[in-house]
Amino acid sequence: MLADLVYKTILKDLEKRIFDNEFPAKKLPDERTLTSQYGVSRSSIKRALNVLANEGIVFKKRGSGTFVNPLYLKNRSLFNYEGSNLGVTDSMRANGKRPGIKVLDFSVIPATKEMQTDLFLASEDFVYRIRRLRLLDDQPVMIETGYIPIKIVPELSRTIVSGSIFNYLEDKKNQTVTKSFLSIEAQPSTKEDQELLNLSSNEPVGVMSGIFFLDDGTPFELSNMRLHYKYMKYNALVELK
Amino acid sequence: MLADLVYKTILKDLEKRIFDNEFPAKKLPDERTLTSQYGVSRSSIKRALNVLANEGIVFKKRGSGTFVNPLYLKNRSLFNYEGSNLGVTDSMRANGKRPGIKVLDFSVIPATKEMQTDLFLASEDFVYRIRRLRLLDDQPVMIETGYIPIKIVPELSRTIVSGSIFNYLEDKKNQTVTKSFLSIEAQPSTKEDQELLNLSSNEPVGVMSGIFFLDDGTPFELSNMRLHYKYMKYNALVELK
DNA sequence: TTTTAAAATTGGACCGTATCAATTTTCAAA
DNA sequence: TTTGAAAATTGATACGGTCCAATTTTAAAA
Repeated sequence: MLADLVYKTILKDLEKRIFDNEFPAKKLPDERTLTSQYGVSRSSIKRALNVLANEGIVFKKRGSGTFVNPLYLKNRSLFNYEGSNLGVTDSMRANGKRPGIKVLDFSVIPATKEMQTDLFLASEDFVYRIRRLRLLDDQPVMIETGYIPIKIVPELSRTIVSGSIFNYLEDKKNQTVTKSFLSIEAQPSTKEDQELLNLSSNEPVGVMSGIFFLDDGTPFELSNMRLHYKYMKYNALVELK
Repeated sequence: MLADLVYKTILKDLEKRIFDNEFPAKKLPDERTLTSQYGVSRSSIKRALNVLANEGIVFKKRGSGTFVNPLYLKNRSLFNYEGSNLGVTDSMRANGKRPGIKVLDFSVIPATKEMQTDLFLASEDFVYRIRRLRLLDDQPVMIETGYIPIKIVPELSRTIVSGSIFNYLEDKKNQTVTKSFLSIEAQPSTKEDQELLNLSSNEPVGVMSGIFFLDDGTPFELSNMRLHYKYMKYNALVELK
């Protein structure tokens, strides 16, 4: 796919070598040696090593070298966190359960001031308002309200919206949603939450709201997801700089 | 502190300019212009912009420019681990409120099976059990239960634990906690949550649990944090690979 | 006016170099 | 043998350059 980038090639090769236990002393060759071994610039080596370090696979010590994180080999599952694709059809299917979608609302409205700034729209632009209930094995798990600019997908229909919009984009329009900026919090459930998600009054919802971006950086969807609390689990590897 | 680095200086300046709304059109100057304006190399500009992009503060579109993420301004959170925060104590202080700690329990127990795998311990190892109530301006906001291997900090005391453990490590032992693996979810509040955090029965807690690592990759603490729901807002830039 | 193709703009990848800072190694002096 | 300063090692920061790719702008053609 995109593996023709120099630093990615080296990244993958180093990763493989680490798992093949090619560095039993837990110490990688120094950067200058790697530079000449791979025949690339030191910047590319550093870039690859930085990715590995950020993923917790190696750690670096100035003056002494780059080392394999012993924990990574022994307890690899710990580091195999899912960057959390909650809210995407695919990640639900990955869970082994059968996903379902019930469209609660599909309409077109003028973009509010807030949407104009968040989605980079002009004042005369319109957006779809898409409200869906998501199910897993017929169990309701999430109320999703999304706003998508008409001009990005003018042909959107209720039928398309009954499935995965992201998959539609990828299959039919060759555009990919690769990034999102999400804000995650907990809230008491509202009456509507309780009815739609089968919650009792003391049970909360997890709220994930934010923007989904296309791979070219265009803000694509403004989304608000209210999840049954048992179905929200967000994993993250966090840097505490 | 470390702000004498070129890219960090620019990073902070750009951050300030963004929050001062110096780019009302949400578009930053292009990289080459920034390069000549700041009188530094384009690499340094790129590095600063990349940090901003990774934090979700800006996003970039090749061919068109670099833009401010409008949502970031609205969603700056209390427990924001991104950016330049150290531990929980520091990230609270960063918000302008006065942090407080009340120690609920400080004891030593044998490591459970789970702790043994997560903290990389042997079956005969012991851990501190540290239970603390965290306050902001005297308001209780979080119940924190942490488990730390004795052998890492044999001299830990109730006094030390009344302050920031991470700061103690950094000041006195020259060790830094740089990473954590966190799992974030929502739960109904328990009786104890309600009493300690002043919650009513329908109000939930946000739960953040996981492992904190030292900079050399050693797992340092197994932690469980139950937050008053109003104080938990977690921002994340998510890559949907 | 609309369409289309060329040009300019703008971020991305990569290279090679110089200098600095933390750590380890070496080796002479005590 | 032990100590301690100098040297070597090794990652970090920064510079400035080349070429490329996606997008927008410009301007000519229809």
